[in-house]
Amino acid sequence: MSKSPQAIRGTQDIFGPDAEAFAFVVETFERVRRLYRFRRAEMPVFEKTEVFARSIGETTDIVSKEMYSFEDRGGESLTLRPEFTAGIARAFLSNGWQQHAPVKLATHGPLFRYERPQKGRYRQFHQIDAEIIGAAEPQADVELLAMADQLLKELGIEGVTLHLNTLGDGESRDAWRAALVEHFLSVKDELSEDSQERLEKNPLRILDSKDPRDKKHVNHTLDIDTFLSDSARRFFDEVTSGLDAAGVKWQRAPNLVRGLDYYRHTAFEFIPDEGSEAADKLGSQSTILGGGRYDGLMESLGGAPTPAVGWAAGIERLAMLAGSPNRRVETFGIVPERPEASHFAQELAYILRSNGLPVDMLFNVSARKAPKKLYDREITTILYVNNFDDAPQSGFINFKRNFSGSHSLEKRVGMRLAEEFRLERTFDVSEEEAVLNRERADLVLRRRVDKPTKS
RNA sequence: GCGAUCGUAGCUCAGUUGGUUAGAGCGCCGGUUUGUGGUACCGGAGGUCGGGGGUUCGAGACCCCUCGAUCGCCCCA
Repeated sequence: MSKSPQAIRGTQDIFGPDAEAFAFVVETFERVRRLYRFRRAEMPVFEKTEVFARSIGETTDIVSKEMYSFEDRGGESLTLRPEFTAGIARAFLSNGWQQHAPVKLATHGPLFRYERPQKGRYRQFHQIDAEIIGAAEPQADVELLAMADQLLKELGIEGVTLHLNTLGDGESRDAWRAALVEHFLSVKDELSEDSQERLEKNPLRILDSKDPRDKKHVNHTLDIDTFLSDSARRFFDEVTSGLDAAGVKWQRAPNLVRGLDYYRHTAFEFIPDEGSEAADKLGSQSTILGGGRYDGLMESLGGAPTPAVGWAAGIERLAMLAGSPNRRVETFGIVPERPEASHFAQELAYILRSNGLPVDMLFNVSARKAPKKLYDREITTILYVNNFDDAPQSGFINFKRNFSGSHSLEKRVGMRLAEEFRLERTFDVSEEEAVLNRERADLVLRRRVDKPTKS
């Protein structure tokens, strides 16, 4: 144990139910993304460091301390992607995706952040991501949020609410920030140490501080509403009324902010309701899906001004909350009872599988132990397969179904098997043989000739 | 980066105020039995107690360091 290598800190190996839940999230995302006609995009897992440095801004701790950056052999500084947005923006610019604008893009995959691991937070983690690039209209925000909302519903995630705010346009935002700084400076000594520092670095963040000393000084006179320009207000009204029309429930969250400068207008997070089961499962890492409008980003990457809005969500966190897929599919486990029956077993498996039925084939497992193995693998029906030395073309099958709990053995003939699962290719039962061998096996099947032709 | 709790078999854990050859359940392997099967019974393998150092006649238990996990804070693109 001590000698064998360990997985590196903050990474995880996913298997079993967790892996199924993970796959369920991705599959559901893929399905919903098609419903909303978002197009798939794939970007490299690493980029030049400047892609992230320029988009996020050199100043923050993020760039200096929380990215996996390294030099390649050519001496170029590269970084494992810590987020999707910057890479997508870079791809948009370098591939001339303007020609498709406005373009709706969706992607998912691993991301890397050098952070202290905690619940639902890893150094290699995975997100799903959706962006609409080249659309300045509030309807784009609505479209994007409607998709997110439907996704969460289809994942069976309950007790989660869309928290919504606006950061205004550039002008509104600057005025708001100035007013906040002025207000908090006047009570600086009463703020928490962290917030006194935030006053310099990131004053907006004081609004969502958890420290009671800070909360005392946050009130509604500081909401951005009083600083919004007419056009920014109109934009936000369009978003909220659009959400209402689209059936997306939301609530206003005046203290919801974004630290980075490129964010404009809409900012949002889906957060578990207080006291809900979901909140319990997530602990302090509570946001399950978040995003906003980032009209300023393309310019910081040296592109033409391009409006865009997007969101991302952690797959691990979604998987923790998602309901079980609950798809009970008839699943077969085939057990050849002796080596001579293996070809018959292979063919049986082939026929079932080509009819779309899931089949697990067990070899190297004693027939006696098989049920236990199969139970672990969530098999619903076991097919014990055997054949006779004097009639290698024939085989017989014992059919045991829903074996959990009961000890009963259901016996059916091959035609029933075929009917029940509507197989295109069937097993034909020879009456004589069936009778002849009834003592030994309950059904005897002779393989029919209409085997699929192999090309 | 800061704080707290934890780390004993593949898994879940027990291990009394430091005291002989470190235990259980499940799992795994083998055997017997139930004629068709998940059962039961018998047997077996598997641990330098996360790693390193120290205190002690003696350490899985105590101290220090380190690695990792978990939960908060910071950060959150």
